[in-house]
Amino acid sequence: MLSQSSKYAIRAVLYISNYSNKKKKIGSKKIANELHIPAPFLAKTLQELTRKNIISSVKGPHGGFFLSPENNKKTLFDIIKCIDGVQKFETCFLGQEECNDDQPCVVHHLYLPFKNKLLKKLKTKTIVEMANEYAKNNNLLNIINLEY
Amino acid sequence: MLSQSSKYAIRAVLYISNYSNKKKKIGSKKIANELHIPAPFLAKTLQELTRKNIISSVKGPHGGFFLSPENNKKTLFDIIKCIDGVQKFETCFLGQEECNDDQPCVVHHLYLPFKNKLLKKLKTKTIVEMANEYAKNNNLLNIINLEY
DNA sequence: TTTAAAACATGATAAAAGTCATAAATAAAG
DNA sequence: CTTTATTTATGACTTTTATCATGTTTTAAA
Repeated sequence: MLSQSSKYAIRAVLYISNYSNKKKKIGSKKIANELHIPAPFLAKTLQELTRKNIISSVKGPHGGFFLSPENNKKTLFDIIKCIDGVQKFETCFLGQEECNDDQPCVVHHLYLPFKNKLLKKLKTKTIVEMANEYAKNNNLLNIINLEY
Repeated sequence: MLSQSSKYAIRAVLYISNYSNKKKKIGSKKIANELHIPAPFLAKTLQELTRKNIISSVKGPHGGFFLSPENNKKTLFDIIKCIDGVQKFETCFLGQEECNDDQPCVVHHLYLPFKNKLLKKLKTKTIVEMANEYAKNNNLLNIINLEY
């Protein structure tokens, strides 16, 4: 479904949201270690996100990645769109050219509701909301991202 | 989610189930044309399925692929298992190492029910049942596969 | 001026997807 | 029978894409 890059990116961004802010940035190597992601690969991915203003970075000593208030308002869908593009959500689960309510594939009626719910969540929940949900679910003490 | 090979295979097998039987076999090129699948690639995939007794084939003039009664009792999950393996159904949607009800990723509660329903259908419905469902949904005149 | 960190460019590796050539089998025609 | 045409079977090969690695450059703070 999602590419490795997208998965890495999503997990990394949620991590950044929970563990850093403008005063306390976090390096890509640290993130890679914590999340068991190949460091160079993650670095590259985070650069793409930075270029598209989905996350923020500062170079130099004590530099690193963090999320600005605008960044925190982005969604996981923005991340996926940036890295994988959007097409994979538009295709049939079994690869049929036509697959809709009139000409459904055999799993269409299972897949469509899931996809819709998924897309709704990915598109409407902000990164900070998602990060909070993750922190709550996993009993993390997420830092307050609102201090700048 | 599924590889191209698996998608091709599933669609091809359902096609074979609907359009051929032991007396009226169907060639891989024909299937490839009808389903807009690269012919050599599909041929290769169908051979894998033949080797694992998921479909049947006869060489020579008027040869081709068909489904024996035993073949028709297989499931789409058997096809996927044969081609992609089974691991992709066991991993977190976002690639987290641990993802369960206690430590869920942010889409776990959306993904799990879908996956369970999907697996149930893929594992319990036979190929012939799936083919009939497809034919019914798409208003096809599927041939009766029970004449041998 | 030193140093730590991102940014950038490029290359390596691996896996997936697709192609091609040839062999083997078999039914039907002569 | 023998030949021929048709069709699957097999393996080598190419292309593309995804993933991972390395080295160099730039930037900013101490």
